[in-house]
Amino acid sequence: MDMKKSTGQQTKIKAAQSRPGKAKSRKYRELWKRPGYLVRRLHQIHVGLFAEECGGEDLTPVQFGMLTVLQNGEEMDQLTLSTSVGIDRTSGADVIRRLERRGYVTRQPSDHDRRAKIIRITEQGKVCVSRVRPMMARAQERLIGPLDDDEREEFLRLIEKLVDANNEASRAPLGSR
Amino acid sequence: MDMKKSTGQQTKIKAAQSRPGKAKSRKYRELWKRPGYLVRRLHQIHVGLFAEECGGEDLTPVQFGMLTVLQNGEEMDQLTLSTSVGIDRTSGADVIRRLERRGYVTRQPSDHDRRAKIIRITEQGKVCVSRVRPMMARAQERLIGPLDDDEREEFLRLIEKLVDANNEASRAPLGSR
DNA sequence: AAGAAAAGAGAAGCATACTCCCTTTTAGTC
DNA sequence: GACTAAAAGGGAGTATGCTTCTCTTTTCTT
Repeated sequence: MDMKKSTGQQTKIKAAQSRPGKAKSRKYRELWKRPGYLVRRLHQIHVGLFAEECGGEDLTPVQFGMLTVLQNGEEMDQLTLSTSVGIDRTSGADVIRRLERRGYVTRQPSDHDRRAKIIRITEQGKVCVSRVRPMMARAQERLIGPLDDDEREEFLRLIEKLVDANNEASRAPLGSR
Repeated sequence: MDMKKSTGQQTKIKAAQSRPGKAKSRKYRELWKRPGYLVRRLHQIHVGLFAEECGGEDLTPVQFGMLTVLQNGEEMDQLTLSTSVGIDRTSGADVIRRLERRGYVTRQPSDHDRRAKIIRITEQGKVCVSRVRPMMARAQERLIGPLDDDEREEFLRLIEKLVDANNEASRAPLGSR
């Protein structure tokens, strides 16, 4: 993992973005005005902040997300767990494998359905969640820290709207399940 | 690459996000209210939309970003190019290698500085940019499509503010260069 | 009851994006 | 002029996230 120390990197990135404020702005001509670019950068920043706040914990946002889902909602198969944190099953399986390796979850074949692997959080995993939760919260605070209260609320409303609506937009015509 | 067909996946993700609207909302208790989670999902969605719009073009947002930077600003060494699209030099080198493999850029050692590799866009690369630009624009439009004009403007203002400010926040104390 | 469809998982492959460590080269200092 | 610090790049290693193909098991339909 080791995603600490994104600091020096960010510095240089900033320096190179001179944002020339050019004329002739055909809609998305400049990279730094493209919504997609800004979203990618902000995601990058969040991963960096999360790692920074998590110090030596060596836990990523997705890993922590899985653990919190497991702590709220008992046991689950891999697919359910993966989709509930918003990644596909293959990626999810990788993440779960890493969590298992570190003793945070167990992975046992289900009794009723021998295709499924049932994932459960361990004591160690629960301890980890309590330890890391405040760090996660600090990372979130720092991410949206530059906005005042009104702006924060508005930003969250808008981004939630985008995530929800695009989820629909990129849906297969047949509807889900 | 092959990132088309994120469609079926999104479907399932939505289904699993029942958003229980629970009580006891200690600030970032629910995964789907965490700013970081929303940013990650929106980034995911953008990559998906970009791939969808790009059809068989098999070009990613970062690759396209590099090509547009090169088309605007002549030649550059790898580091400058990488930081100007907002990734670190190692990742940048990987991306550049792929672009070179496909004949979109050339990579030659500099005369003045034998450490540096100078990257130039090829004719093929330029053609590719013109071909893909409208697809990119459509992906951007779809990403923020769910918002009306006022919301769009506000969203872009806020996310830009976040990216800029956090760039500072995660900066090494010494300032850049 | 048999066959088709779907669901859960795994493996392989690729792209993005970091880390740390190493080499070469350049530039600056004494 | 020699020494050192910095810059540019490369390689190894890891995590995320996707794709497609394959396998087994379950469930649904006829």
